[in-house]
Parts: sequence; structure tokens; C-alpha cells
Amino acid sequence: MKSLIVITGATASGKTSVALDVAEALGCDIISADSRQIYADLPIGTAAPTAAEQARVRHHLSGILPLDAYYSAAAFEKDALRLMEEQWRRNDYAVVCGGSMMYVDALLYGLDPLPEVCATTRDHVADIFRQHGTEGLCAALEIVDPLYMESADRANHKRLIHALEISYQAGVPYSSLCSGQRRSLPCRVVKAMIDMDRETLFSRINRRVDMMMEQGLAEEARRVYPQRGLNSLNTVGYKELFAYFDGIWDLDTAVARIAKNTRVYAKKQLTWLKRPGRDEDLLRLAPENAAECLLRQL
RNA sequence: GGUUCCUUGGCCGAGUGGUUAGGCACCGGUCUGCAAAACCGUUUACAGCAGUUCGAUUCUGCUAGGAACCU
Repeated sequence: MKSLIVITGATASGKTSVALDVAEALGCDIISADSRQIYADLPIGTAAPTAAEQARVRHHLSGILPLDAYYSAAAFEKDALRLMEEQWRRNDYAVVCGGSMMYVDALLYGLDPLPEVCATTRDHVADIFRQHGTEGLCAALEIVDPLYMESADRANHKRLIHALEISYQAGVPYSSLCSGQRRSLPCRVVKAMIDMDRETLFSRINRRVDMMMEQGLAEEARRVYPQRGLNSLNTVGYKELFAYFDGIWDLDTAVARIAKNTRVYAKKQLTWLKRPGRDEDLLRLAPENAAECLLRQL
């Protein structure tokens, strides 16, 4: 029987090292589920697998895109499914490792197919938002998709824009395209996280930020600074240094904010994994012998 | 030693004789396409003591701590 092993958890909880051990033991590659490590120019700030680590185990979907490339959970679902099948041609296991929870969900449960949004539609919706704000988006959605508005987060322009773009593009309400159903994969899924107490996790995060600075995070950020407007650079570790380059914060403040925002990110990841009704079979691995423990479950 | 002023929650910062300012952080949460994104909720005060008052964070006195100026 084929198996998919998903190693996830908070940033800096030690996923990479566990994944390396597990993949090595099973003789398979690692499929990265990380929305920022996928970009090529951010190795330090995203704690991407190093050359040595990549030499130990082959990684996929890591460091493969230019910063201006569009990527999404849907694209990840497609890529990861393909890579998973590829892995299964070699043996019974595929290993996914990453902390982008939406990506992991897209792979595990699937996303409903949606049309691609053309530039005209995108510009049209952007204009509505620019001229009328979230109220304008809500008003437009009340007309094309009142059902969606019953449960919409009226303050969240990102999600409103998405719903409106899709409704216009598809010519039918966005909510009518959401089945509310989750598909399941044709295999055994073993999903695991590294269960580290918050105090330990937070001190690891603080230490890792200092290490990144020693490794040259500021120089890395300086190199991509001209492209700062890109979504791929709306990322912890870079946006704070951009504020330093702009003279808004001094360096110490920027570094402290990186650590703080990384802690916030870690908390959000953990919140995601607490959702009731999902992930009940999530394996919580003790940090000391996580890989060993996981392999024993297979 | 004298004169004047100041003391608000983890931090910043308004304000009032009687209904919680606000911001940031913390904590909690949302989640079907840029998700390390975006958004939402909650908690922690009025330096201490005594007095005036129906009622004091707000007025008065004393104590403690701080600032400026004078000798």
C-alpha cells in the first residue's frame, strides 16, 4: 500500500532535519510544502535546505521560482500530486515537508477547480477596491453572490477580492463553485508534527534569527530590495529589513521585529493544526526522537 | 536645603467627579488559489496611604520615586 508522509509543524521546530532522516531511511526524496522556500533568491531568510542537505536527499519545489512568479496553493496541489505519483513509481513512500498549512491542506483535501482570472477581471475588481474599499467589494458581491456574503469576512479585502474575481470570471457565484467537500487521497496518509513546547520553540526562533543575520540575511534582503513590492517579498525577515533600509527602524528594531513576527507566524501555524474536526489523527512527535518515532509508525 | 512640575495596564499614550480612550505587544481565533498573506476577538490601569464626597483615576494632604530651576 502506498503511503504519503507529511511532516509539518511550526517554523523552526526542526521539520527539515526530521524529514531528512525519514526520507533517507525510506530512500525517497522530499517534496517541500513551503510557500517561500519555493523561491530561489531567499535561502537564508526562509531557512531553505542547504547544499549539504540537498546532497543528502533530493528536494523538490524548493528554490525553483523567480521572485516575480505567481504561485498558489492550487499550483502546489497540482505539482505535489504529480511528484507524489512519481515517487510512488520508485517505492511505496512519498515524503512532504513544510509549514505552509494551506498548501498541505490543498494536497490532502483538494481544492475545487476554479477558472483562471484574466487581467481584465483582475483590474476591474482592483478598481472597485481602490475606489470604494471593502464596502464596494461587499456591495458588488451582494449582487453576484449573496450566499457567499452570508458568511463572508467583510473586513478581509483579500478574500472578498478573490470571491468577486471568481464570480465575475466564471459568470456564476463563487459560492456555487465551492463544493464544501474534501477529496481524500488514494493512499495511507501519515501526518505528523513536531510537538515542541512554546518556550523552547520561541527561544529557537530567537536564536535562529540571530544566526540568519550572521549568515548574511541583511545582504540577501539588500539584493532583493529593488523588487520589494512583490508578494514573494511580503515575507517575515525581508519586510522588516526593508523598513530598516528605508530608515523607518534601526537595525536592532528590525531584527527584534523579525523575531516577533516569526513567533506570531509560528503561533498561527499551531492554531491551524488545532482545528476541530480535522487532523484528529495528527501524530505529535517528541522533538528528541521524532524521526525514529515516525518511522516506527509506518 | 528651597521653588515648580510629573507619576495611567508589558510598552507608548489621551482623558474625565459617576458608562472600558486609542495604539503596539501578549493571549485566543478565522481560513477552498499570492497564506511567512489578509482578517477578527479578548485581557491587563490610573505610584502608596489618608481625607473631602452619595461616588475619586480625576479634588485635598502626607509618603515614595523622578525632572527642571534657585542658593
